[in-house]
Amino acid sequence: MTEEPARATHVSLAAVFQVRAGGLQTLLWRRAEAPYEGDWALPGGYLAAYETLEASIRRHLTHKVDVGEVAHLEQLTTISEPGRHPAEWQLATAYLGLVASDVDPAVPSDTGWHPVESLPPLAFDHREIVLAARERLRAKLSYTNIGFALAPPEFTLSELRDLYVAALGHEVTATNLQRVLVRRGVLEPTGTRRESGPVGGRPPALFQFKRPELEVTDQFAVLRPPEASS
Amino acid sequence: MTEEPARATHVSLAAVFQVRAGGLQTLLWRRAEAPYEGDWALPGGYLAAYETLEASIRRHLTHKVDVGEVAHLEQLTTISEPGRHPAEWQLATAYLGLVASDVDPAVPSDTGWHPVESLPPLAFDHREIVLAARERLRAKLSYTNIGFALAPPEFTLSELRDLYVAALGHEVTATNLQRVLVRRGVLEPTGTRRESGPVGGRPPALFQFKRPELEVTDQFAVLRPPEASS
DNA sequence: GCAAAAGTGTTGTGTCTACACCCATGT
DNA sequence: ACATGGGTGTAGACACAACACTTTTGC
Repeated sequence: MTEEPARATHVSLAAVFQVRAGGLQTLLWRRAEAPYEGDWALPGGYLAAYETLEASIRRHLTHKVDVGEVAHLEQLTTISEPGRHPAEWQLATAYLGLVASDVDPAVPSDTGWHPVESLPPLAFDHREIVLAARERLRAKLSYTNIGFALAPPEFTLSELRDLYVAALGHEVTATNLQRVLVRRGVLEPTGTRRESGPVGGRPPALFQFKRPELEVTDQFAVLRPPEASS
Repeated sequence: MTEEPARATHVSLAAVFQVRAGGLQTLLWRRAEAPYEGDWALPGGYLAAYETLEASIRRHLTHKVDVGEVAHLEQLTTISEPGRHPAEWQLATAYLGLVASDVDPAVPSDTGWHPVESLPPLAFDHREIVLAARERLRAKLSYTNIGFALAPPEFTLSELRDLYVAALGHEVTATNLQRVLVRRGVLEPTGTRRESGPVGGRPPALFQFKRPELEVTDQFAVLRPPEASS
């Protein structure tokens, strides 16, 4: 086996989500060149020599948003269908990125946020990637503390509920959300309250996530190991 | 941007698991060349031009086991640390493969099964891959029907329990395993029974998995959508 | 009859949803 | 007072683990 192995080009891509205007939105930029000229596409680009995939996607995201704003980044999958790029043999590794709802990063003029519910036509297989990323987010909201990456440092339970509603796409009650997340030790009250709004109402307590790193909080759905009886 | 993008080599690798001799084992082959000459390594190899990653790993596995024996194959992750191969810039996409316990595929002389509990020193980052693959399997045993890929077409509940015990690494009772899997509609009785063994005992009923494709069976651990009340 | 293996009945526990009710504020 | 939004109390549903008990076989 002394022959040279084949070498594809490799790009990193990210579906970066933020809850804006009550809905889950993703960052897209408008392609200026063929193929798919004029279509919207996910941020990303070629992997540089001896660069890590995660470093690559962070570098490319820098051109679209301040990377410091990305509160969570995780690899989704690598796609290799040879027909996915019409002109070259290219692999793509897709990431899921999350931006907290309290920041509004400056983005270039060719770049903007789009609701995942009503995506424009996307270049390549980017639509599938966005939808797969949303599924990953929805699943992880159920069994991890990943909500920390969507939320500001402090928030009321109503605000957190609105983030969950936007991401999950169905109703969530603040009452039960609180109980689940506090019971699991994911959320804790800061001890302070916010002032009432102009129309009155009881001043809400402020909460924060205990740990701003991804943690699995509901590990064994079933088939748990037996109780340590002695 | 008319300059040529960098091109790494790319390999596909698989941690192929089978329950053998009461334990979870993985398929390894002994490297004949540097680097890591003489160490054990995961099956896999270079991606060919215009080849899909999944096609690539299936092709490479053909040299080690009959691919028809691999009941389930799923992508785990793509690793890109530039130092992972001492001599070249190489990316690797790792897969998890499962082989049912009733087959004993012929393997070449440089290849063999090794208990995951006591792995020999492995080449590259292959040890981490094997352990990550086992974690994926353990998690999916809890919330999907992935057991179908470890089990023969028909089996008794004791036999299935032994497979779960080997994969999960902790005790499982046949009683509760049956109730969980039947309640979820994953398992069904075939209606036939096996004969008693030489030492007696009630003849066990035979069961089968309803669907031999991966299915999520415990989708919403929590934060379920509200009941459709009308 | 007795040991062995399989299978069922039953109880208790923990986690969740749903919903009624109470609390604190502005006007 | 009363509207508004926040928060608590509580009951019921459900899925699960644990374990006692029964069934069916070989010897």
